[in-house]
Amino acid sequence: MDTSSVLDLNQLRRSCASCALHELCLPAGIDGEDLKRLDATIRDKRTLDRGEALFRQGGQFHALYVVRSGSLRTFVEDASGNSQVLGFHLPGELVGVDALANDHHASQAEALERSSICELPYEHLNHLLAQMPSLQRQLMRVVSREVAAEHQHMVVMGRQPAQERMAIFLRSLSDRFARLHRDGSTLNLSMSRYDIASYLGLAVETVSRLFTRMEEAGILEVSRKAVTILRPDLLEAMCSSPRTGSKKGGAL
Amino acid sequence: MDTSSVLDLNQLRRSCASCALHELCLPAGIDGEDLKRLDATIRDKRTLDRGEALFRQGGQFHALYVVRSGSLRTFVEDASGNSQVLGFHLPGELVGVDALANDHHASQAEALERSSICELPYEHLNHLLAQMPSLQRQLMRVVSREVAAEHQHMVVMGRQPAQERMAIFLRSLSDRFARLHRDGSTLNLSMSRYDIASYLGLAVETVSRLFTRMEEAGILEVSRKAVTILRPDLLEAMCSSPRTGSKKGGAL
DNA sequence: CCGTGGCCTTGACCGACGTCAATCCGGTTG
DNA sequence: CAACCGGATTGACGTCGGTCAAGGCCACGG
Repeated sequence: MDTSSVLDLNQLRRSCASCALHELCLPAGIDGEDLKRLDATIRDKRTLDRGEALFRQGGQFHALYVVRSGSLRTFVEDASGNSQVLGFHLPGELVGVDALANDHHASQAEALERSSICELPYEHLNHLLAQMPSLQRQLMRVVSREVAAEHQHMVVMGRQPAQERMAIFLRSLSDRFARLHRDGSTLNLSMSRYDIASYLGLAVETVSRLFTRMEEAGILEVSRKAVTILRPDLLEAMCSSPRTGSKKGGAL
Repeated sequence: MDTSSVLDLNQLRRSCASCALHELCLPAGIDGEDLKRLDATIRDKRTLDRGEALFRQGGQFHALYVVRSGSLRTFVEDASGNSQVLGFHLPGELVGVDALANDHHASQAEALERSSICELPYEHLNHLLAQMPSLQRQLMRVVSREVAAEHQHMVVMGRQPAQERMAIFLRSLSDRFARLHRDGSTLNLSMSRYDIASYLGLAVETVSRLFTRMEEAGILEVSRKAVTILRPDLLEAMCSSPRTGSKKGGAL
């Protein structure tokens, strides 16, 4: 596959060193010779079209993936075909970790738009991890970050009313856009309202209503998938329920 | 046991090799010399009393922990002092992973009963990981299992009605008890109803009502913290909402 | 022995949000 | 262009489960 000289479209990428995501991605903090070796194990996955699956639930595990451009959604389907969206993944983010446990993907990943993906074959990666403690450390850090983010999401699902969920969701998206050096106030929601609803544990109708209500309140401008945050301050305020304070001195 | 003769209460443990949890725990699949080296890095944490904290949110990270006996709860507290329970941890289970991301604990862990804990100082562990690929693999597997479990919990929080949540919670506890070679049908709930409610995203009152309802239905026998599963089949059936079927052929 | 305090249970009420259903909008196809 | 279709919006209505409030139970300490 690789040894030969005819690299058709692989030309486009190659080398984490020159990648804009370098510092946000798995290779953060890895330099020089080590980076070259990491680079060498990364294989391009063909670009995914909107709706195309990166891996399927129950499928054999053989690699971890990092989003290079575009975006993914991960979700699980229960026995009755109901699906729950677990998360949305922007460039630089790692997916596929839940498959390491038993060599089979426990969830499913799908492109929300045309996306390109870096593939890290696990066997190769393992060799590298054994030889590069720094990479090992960094991988654990990335996974840990993911776990912490999921914990945050549990707080949202467990305790927050609908409006706060939406606000927190939008803030989180905005923050992640900003970290990618994009404009954090003009969001392009690549996912459907259904996806958002599922992710937040709400009904689509509720999501829709909240968008309009937040637009009426002058916080957002919503046009289909393009959302502009007009009043970040109000959005921020909306993230914590006003009525949920400590017993005494809540208002101080 | 071996080296010296004056080991006060360390006598009680030492050596993963002789630990009943061996195969369920981090050292699963690690043998011989490697196991000895892992063993050497594990430091006993003093036993925790009920309510005592293992680590606090925001605290400096320096070790991962494995429950040896007893049980823990992990939770996060938001700005207003509200707390969300993230999980309950039985013997053999790893806690503290969410702190690797930025060297500070993002959550808090507390003993639900008198518990003993194995402490894995992260610096030591890191050295070992660099030298033992098998341990590195196993650690990733354990963490991956944790991630997958959290995904399952998101399905519960996102889509399931109260009764299903309770049933799934009890089934999961039962399964985990059974894996520890305990009787999976006589549960000892070391956590309070408040903890259960928080974990499941319900009100305490709802949890209470569900216990009585399930007792009336002959599924459980509930006496304070002692819960006996009388009809595992009915409990199992209760785990998936009856009205949630695929569009065609649901009943077949 | 009784009182005190946490946890748990039970009941009555009500509101946020899910469900159902109609409509709209934008993009795609013939 | 019209027809169509999936996604999104909007409104009307019902309900699950949260909230509030009043006890009950058990363990503890005086």
